[in-house]
Amino acid sequence: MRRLLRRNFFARSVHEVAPELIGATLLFNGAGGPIVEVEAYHETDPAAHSFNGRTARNAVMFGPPGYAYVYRSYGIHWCLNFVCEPEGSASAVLVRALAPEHGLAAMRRRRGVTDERLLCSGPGRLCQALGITDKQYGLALDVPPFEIRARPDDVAVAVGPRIGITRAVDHPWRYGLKGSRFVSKPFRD
DNA sequence: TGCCCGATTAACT
DNA sequence: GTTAATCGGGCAA
Repeated sequence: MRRLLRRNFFARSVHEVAPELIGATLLFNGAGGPIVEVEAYHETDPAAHSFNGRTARNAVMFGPPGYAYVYRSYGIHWCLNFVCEPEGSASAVLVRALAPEHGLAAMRRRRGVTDERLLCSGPGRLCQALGITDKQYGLALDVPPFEIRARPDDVAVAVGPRIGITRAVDHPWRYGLKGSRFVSKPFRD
């Protein structure tokens, strides 16, 4: 069993933490698997929700690292972020996709599909599969029902521009597991 | 208060 | 390839 990621793991730059999350195993109530795609959002980044200052929605981003920032996307979906950086920085990593390995039956039931490639390949799909909603807003990431374990030593990470944003579109702050068929969109490699 | 728009997805053509 | 669904945040008035 790999080492449990504690809060201090997240107390570094998002640009350090994000690539190290590729291959790390995310479980929520026992459901999940290795993370295969994330994006970094820094407070100085116009695409970040924290860019225009603290509000009720993004407040947890302004708190200490190692907590969950969950937000509603397009009025329909939930998206999960890990708050990073020393407290005060208001930066986070968006978890975009994972390889479904644990709790397949529960994830299929919540998603209403059977195809493994459609279970967790996208931030909205991932939250629906794991059962994550705004009820998890602000929860600590190193205690149940969350469980995040360090990646193996030999992970090949792909890098590219982020998806679905309209500002700061050229920053190469999307990270993926090279060759994974569970990413929400292929990397150029 | 009203209006616009988004870190998305699924169901179309 | 395009587009509807759906609603809270943010800002103008």
